[in-house]
Amino acid sequence: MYDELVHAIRDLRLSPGATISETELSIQLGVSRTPLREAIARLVTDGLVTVVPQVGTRVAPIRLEDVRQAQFVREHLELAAYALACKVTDRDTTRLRALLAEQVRAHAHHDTDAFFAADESFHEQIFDLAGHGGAWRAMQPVKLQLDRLRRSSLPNPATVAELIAEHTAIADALDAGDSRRGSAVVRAHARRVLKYAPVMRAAHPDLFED
Amino acid sequence: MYDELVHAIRDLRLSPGATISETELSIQLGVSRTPLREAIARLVTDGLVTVVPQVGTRVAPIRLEDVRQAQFVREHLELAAYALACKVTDRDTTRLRALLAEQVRAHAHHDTDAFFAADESFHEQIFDLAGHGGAWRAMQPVKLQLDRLRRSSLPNPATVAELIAEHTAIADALDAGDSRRGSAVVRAHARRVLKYAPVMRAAHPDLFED
DNA sequence: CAACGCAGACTTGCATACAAGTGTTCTACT
DNA sequence: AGTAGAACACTTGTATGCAAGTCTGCGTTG
Repeated sequence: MYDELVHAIRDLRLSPGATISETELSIQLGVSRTPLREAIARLVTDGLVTVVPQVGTRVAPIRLEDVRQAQFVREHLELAAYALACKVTDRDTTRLRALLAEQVRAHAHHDTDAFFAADESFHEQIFDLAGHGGAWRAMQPVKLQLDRLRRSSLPNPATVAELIAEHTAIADALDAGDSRRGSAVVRAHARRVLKYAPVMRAAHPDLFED
Repeated sequence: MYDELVHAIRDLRLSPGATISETELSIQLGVSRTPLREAIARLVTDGLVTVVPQVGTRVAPIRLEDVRQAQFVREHLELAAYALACKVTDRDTTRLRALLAEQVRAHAHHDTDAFFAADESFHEQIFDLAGHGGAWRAMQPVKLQLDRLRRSSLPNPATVAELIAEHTAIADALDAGDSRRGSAVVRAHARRVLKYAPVMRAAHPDLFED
């Protein structure tokens, strides 16, 4: 139920500013307000939803400052995990390669949902290879601030092609044990969102605030 | 209310394994179960509490694997923030120095609570100087996995003295703009918990699991 | 015609009652 | 005496009813 709402917000099916009526939504989902409120409370701590007492509940706008902070966390954890994965001697990158293939397939079929899922798993796999999958999972609430932007950039096929190219370079450098070259790609990869955010804001200023 | 419980768990006033009765606790706090459950739900997502339906709610044990993952996050974010703070040209470290003085004062008065608070603020201030206080705040839920260990090490005066010495070295290197030397101290500082965890486990095996 | 005021419908926050399930303890029977 | 079974007490999960407050829209009045 929480996941349901997170996906809806991440995919912008619930746009920033959209009102969420507890009573109405509880009827739609066929549950009572009590369990629904727990899910909403979690969304509030994630910063994806703002609730003003006695007024209403709304999907939180995208705040560039939050994006900046989340990007900082993501970039440095990803760099650290990647560096560690490069040091591991007995790497098994078959799953990483499989996820890359899945991305290519999804791209060919214009299946953005499948691509996004494979993209996520790809990065998680790097953390797993480093022995820090737990760090990836712990990072999720923070990363949500980035995911609305990342997800909304996927309808552009050229962007997806670039993402795949970068993923490929990352996997290749990892297989080669070339931590230096790979890290540069990982860094640039993680910083894409910083370049994309202003573009997105120019196109849809109503989704942003501050 | 959530903060109340977090502090109680962090300070081990609520030890791992201790049962938390929703009804009983709601009476003690003078509120209903409904708002209390929201706080507990948040503790569950933080991994500080485990709840088995129709059985009971307990304070989660300390799991070394979670400690390892949290330490990874903490170390690399702290290193990144410190490196950035060193690059900033117009550093104002007066607050950092004030927090160091407060730590010395608290140590002299054997006020562990005050020391812990000043310790926390010290590290937060480094993130603030780097312009990433938001990253520090976002890290808090993860860092909770470390705080029970960190807090329990403070009753040892020798440990506190070492912490102050390391903090001083960190502040000195920052003032000198010596990112290289400071980073080494920050790394060692962040890794203390990894050395302390086995010691703590040997002394109080009942607080741990796995 | 404009502006002020009041009423009503809506929101979330909280307390309470009920439902479902588990663990334990006591009793009865072998 | 030991074991099996049933009942009871206690747990969390959910639904519902009430309380408090805010915003909107209509009516009235200056």
